[in-house]
Amino acid sequence: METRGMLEFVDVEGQPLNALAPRERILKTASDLFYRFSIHSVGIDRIIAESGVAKMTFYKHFPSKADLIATYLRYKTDTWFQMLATSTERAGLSPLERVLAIFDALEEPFRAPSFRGCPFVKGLAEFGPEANSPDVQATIAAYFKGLHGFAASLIEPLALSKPERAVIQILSLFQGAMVIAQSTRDPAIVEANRDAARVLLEDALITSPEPELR
Amino acid sequence: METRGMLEFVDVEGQPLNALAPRERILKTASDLFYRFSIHSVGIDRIIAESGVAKMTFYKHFPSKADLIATYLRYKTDTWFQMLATSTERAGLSPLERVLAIFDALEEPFRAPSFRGCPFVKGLAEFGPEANSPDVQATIAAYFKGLHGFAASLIEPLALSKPERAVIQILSLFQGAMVIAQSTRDPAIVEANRDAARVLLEDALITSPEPELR
DNA sequence: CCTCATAGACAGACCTGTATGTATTTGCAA
DNA sequence: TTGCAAATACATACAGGTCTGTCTATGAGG
Repeated sequence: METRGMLEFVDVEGQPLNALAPRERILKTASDLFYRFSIHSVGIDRIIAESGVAKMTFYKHFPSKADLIATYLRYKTDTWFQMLATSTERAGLSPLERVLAIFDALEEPFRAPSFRGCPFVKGLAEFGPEANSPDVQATIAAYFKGLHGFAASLIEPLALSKPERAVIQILSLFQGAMVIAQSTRDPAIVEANRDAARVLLEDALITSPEPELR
Repeated sequence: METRGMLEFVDVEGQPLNALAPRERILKTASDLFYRFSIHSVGIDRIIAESGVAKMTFYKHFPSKADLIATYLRYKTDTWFQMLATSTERAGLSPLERVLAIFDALEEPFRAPSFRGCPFVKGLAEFGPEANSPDVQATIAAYFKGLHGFAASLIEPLALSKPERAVIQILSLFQGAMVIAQSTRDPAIVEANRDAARVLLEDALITSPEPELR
């Protein structure tokens, strides 16, 4: 039999997994399994089996499971911020619309049957302050810090009198939408929270120095 | 030596744990460990050791770990809803203030150094749709359903034209506050989101049939 | 030949749940 | 109050499984 052992392996979206290099195959498989089942409940052996890779190959690319977890979270961070950038950097958006565009980015993930909530909230649930995985914890913290900075950079042009306050309110609506979508499976939360954000920002603009930026 | 073996066991708040019945000792210990370290990463042996109980005693009170987890989550549900009831049922609150009072309930938990986020969001992170623990999953779902119903009952007297929309917005601010507080450790999110909720509700009241209820 | 990946056994630690036997507490009766 | 039996809890060993990570040996391709 000349067929290679991995020929039948396929990832969730039906993409051929065997075409990818071993490292990408491992990462994609792990990403899917970690996100679906939680990190602690997915063992190395399962990742190896489903990615069609030998154990030694795995440990050559990822020295430890913690290493793979951190890489998985960095991978999620990258794709997530790319989605946010795509939504907010569309041409012709006013500063206010640019803030509201972060909610548009949620529309597609929420409609996907594979949506299971925010990977970083889930990560924090499994690797909180008392965990003993500095790499993983640092990666999670970096995401939240990055998201805060991103929101702040979108809100800064509005020249609100209390920008930090608006930042955490918008971030609450953003992260809250994920929790609600995860527990209700209803994407209606996107539109509701985008409108809520608009009401909040317009209210804040009234009492701010330069309302013409609206 | 006539001292009992469990005399030195003490729980996190410094309360004597040995005064409690074994079942309560197990539940309190498990509750603390599950919440601090996540559920999957805390084994039965550790709960048994830290609660100063024999293994057979444990399995007499809780037939399985899943049973203990579900009990833990029901325990958290009860205390959580009691806190919400205490805040919202204070005398002299208008219907609008009653809704905003759910944010007051967050103040104390957020200031506690032991705060680690929403136990049910964390639970959902470890026991999502693909998990194989019906009791645990049902308990988590019951919390979210109960919270939704609770918020709806608070908002219903406001007679908004789109009450359901307000409910999920307020719940987003509520759950979002937990995520933000967990990642930033800054209780300022409580006041910010209570004010956000006020702005949203007042805006919704303007376009509703009976604004005098404000 | 040489590099890379595969295949699979293995060690040591940890997991849940069971079994066995001993000690302590409790309830009740005298 | 004292005595005793039943219920409860303790301590510990163990089985069977899973976990991470290492090791050895084999095969395919440039």
